[in-house]
Amino acid sequence: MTNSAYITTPIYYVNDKPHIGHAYTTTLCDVWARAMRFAGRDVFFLTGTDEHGVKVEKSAMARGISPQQLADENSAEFRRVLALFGLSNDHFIRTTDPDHKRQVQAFIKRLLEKGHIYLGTFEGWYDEGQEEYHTETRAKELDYKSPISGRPLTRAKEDNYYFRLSAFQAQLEKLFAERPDFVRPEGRRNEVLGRLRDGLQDVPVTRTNFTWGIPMPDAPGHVIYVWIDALLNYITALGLADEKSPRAKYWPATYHVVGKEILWFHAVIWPAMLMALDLKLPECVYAHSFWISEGQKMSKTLGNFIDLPTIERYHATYSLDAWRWYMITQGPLEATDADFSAKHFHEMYTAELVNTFANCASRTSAMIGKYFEGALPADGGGEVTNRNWSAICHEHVRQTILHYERFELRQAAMTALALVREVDAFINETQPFKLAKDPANVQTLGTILYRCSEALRIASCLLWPIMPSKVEEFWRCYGVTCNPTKDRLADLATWGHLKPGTRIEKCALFMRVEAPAATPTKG
RNA sequence: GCCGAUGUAGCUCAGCUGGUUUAGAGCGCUGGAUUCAUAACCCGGAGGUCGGCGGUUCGAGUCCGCCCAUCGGCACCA
Repeated sequence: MTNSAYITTPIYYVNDKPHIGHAYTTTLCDVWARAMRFAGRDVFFLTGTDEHGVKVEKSAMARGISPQQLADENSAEFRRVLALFGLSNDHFIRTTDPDHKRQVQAFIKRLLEKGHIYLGTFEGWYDEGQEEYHTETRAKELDYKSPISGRPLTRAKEDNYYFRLSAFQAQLEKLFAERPDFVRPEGRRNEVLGRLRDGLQDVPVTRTNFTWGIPMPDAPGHVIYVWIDALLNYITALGLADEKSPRAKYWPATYHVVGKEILWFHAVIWPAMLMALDLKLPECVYAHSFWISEGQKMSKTLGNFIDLPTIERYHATYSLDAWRWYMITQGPLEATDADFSAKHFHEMYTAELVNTFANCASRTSAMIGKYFEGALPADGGGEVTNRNWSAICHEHVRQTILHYERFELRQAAMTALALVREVDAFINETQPFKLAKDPANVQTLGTILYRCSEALRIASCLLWPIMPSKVEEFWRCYGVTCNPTKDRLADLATWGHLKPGTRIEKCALFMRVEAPAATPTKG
């Protein structure tokens, strides 16, 4: 494994309003990026906006502004919103960046020269009002009439450039056979394999029915199709079209994290393009599923997306880190959708964050305050209930880091939290609050509380990628000096870093919140 | 329609290649114990014909078939 690592979100379409989907994908990547930096890897975390295409052109026209103006506004809105989620992306790419456009043209030229792109003719059923084509089956369904205007579809023809996707059938099959982890989770991989078996058709790479896009080199009237433009962002951001780029070392991507709806582009078209360009393939395309809301599918037509104001209410009530915790531990990372429910959110918040992490930090710090006047006691050595803390921590650290690496973020969270539960169990077994009644026990009492604090400190390091601000608050209470951008998790997570005598303050991380009303989301 | 799943306690799910038991975990609910802690931690309890039917087998949530139900992919959407 190389030391550099590269993780990407899809670039977000500026014609959309930011919602839970954008927040979720980006948060997943953020947690992984933070964990890997903390683990000592040189991480490049990329997100951005996709700004071309007919939809943007139309929306802009409807508002009487230029497409560029619309893109500028909405891209800025995405940047503003993403900042609300405490994200640590290293770069924000825009497909309207001159540097991106220049490189896209260079890559397309390369593909043309190598014969992977050719000029062909497209003929199909055209809806003149909507300026779009329908497939043969769709046209038949529509009875060859426009679904909007009701006017008959016309038979139309246009010259388009095509990418010879069909030529990569065998290579793609080989890729999927040799690298079972190329597409994850497994259920998604099977879907792609199924479609792959049906055979591949060449895909258009240019359009002539709109102008808001990157011009096809030497082909007036042709604009590069938004999908091709968008996919290339992953390598233009690294400057891969240029001879020497300082970021080139990050390629290939460790993870392209995408929503399941755009898996095909990333799992098939994108690798084929990279093969055609003689570039290395990403290690993994990870396709998560969707959030549904209170048992109901979210859709544009229903307009019931968990939108920004809703998300902001959760931040205000429970804190940003609690939101991140819910995203990571309850989100649709596997092949099935996950339900976002106010009740469930509240229950998990209370059970895991208030009653477990915060409570354990609170009771430990309280006892140190009460019995040792807030100064961390020393470990007096010796066995207490036969519990080998150093080994227990080592094992939890090892497993948590492994889970983070593999993008098993929920398991990483659960393993880290399990260490906190170990501390609770230890307190219940040893009952320091009873030992405290007899001054003769002071050394054992100190030993117990030192070990609780130290194990909590290690657990907190493991939790940091998910809940950075709350963990930093914990560190302030427990006198921990830690810099996750410089320090190595594996070093910090070894036993015995806390110094006896350190001031420990009473720690209250997650406040108890009143249960939400029965129907909470609309507001 | 075509392909693919899934169906186990109120909820979310573990149960790998069939034979450790009276089928488990977390959350929720409920009884108790306790007080270091944010009425938290701890112990106990209730509750499931493991979707239905049939088959293979000495023996099946665990394999096979059929049926029912739910969901996903095949068109834009994180």
